[in-house]
Amino acid sequence: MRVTEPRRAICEVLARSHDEHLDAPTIHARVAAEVETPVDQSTVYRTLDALEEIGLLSHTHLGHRPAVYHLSEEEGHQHFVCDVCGKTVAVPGSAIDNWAADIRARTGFVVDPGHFALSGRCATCAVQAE
Amino acid sequence: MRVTEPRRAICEVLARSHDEHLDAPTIHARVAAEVETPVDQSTVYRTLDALEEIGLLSHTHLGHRPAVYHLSEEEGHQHFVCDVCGKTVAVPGSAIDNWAADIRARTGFVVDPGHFALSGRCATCAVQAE
DNA sequence: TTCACTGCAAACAGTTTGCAGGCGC
DNA sequence: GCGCCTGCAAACTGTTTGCAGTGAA
Repeated sequence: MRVTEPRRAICEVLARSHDEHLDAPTIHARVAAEVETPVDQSTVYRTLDALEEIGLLSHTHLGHRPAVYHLSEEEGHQHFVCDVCGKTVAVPGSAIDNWAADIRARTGFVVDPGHFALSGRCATCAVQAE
Repeated sequence: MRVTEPRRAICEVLARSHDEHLDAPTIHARVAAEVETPVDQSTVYRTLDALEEIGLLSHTHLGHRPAVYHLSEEEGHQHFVCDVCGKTVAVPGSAIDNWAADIRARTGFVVDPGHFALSGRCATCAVQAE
């Protein structure tokens, strides 16, 4: 894998934003804000794909919003997105292990926690709805 | 709510496809195939929205695919989409009630089962991967 | 030198929207 | 006749792709 200027810039943004959840357009914007020579959006997508392929990154789909990327060093976790206010909550993967095992026993389906978020209402919005 | 020709046609398609999971483009295509006066896609979306607002329909997001609509008379269920072959599996909402209650107790988040699918691997593809 | 990587621009899919006209009520 | 509903067309967002040129190895 070649080390190029655009890739270095993208990795720098990712490294600096640690456990923030950044989507591709945001990464593109941040790179543009920090680097003198702008990076094309298609390069951002291709680079993210490449980094994901070598296992450095993984992405999650948060409801209707664009996919977000995070360093894969972090522990797997399941996301919940509030339909009302858009807030996202995460629970560690271990919190759904039992349930995932149950689903597997029942249907054979192996759940990949974290790749897709579930929706619902956060604590605050759930209370307001009642 | 006014009864118009496009709405009648769309409802007819929905009624005939019972528990099939149809997305908006498919509904549009089916209506076009059955009615002499074609219905615009924007009308399809607006009608689906309207039907959803009065509680007749609900929609589910199956991974990367377009949202699918189904009559809301059916019992709530959680969908799983296989990343590999695209197959979808459903479990009744009751199968995740315990888990949803646990999540609520832990985070306050009220999961809306069914609105978003979870991804992973179906029984067949999971076996082949091992 | 070579070819992975890049920018550019255009295409893509699904969905939404503004607008002017038409028809159910 | 009022105004909800419609078709048309264009815009929109996030993402992908074809192509020819460039720079890392």
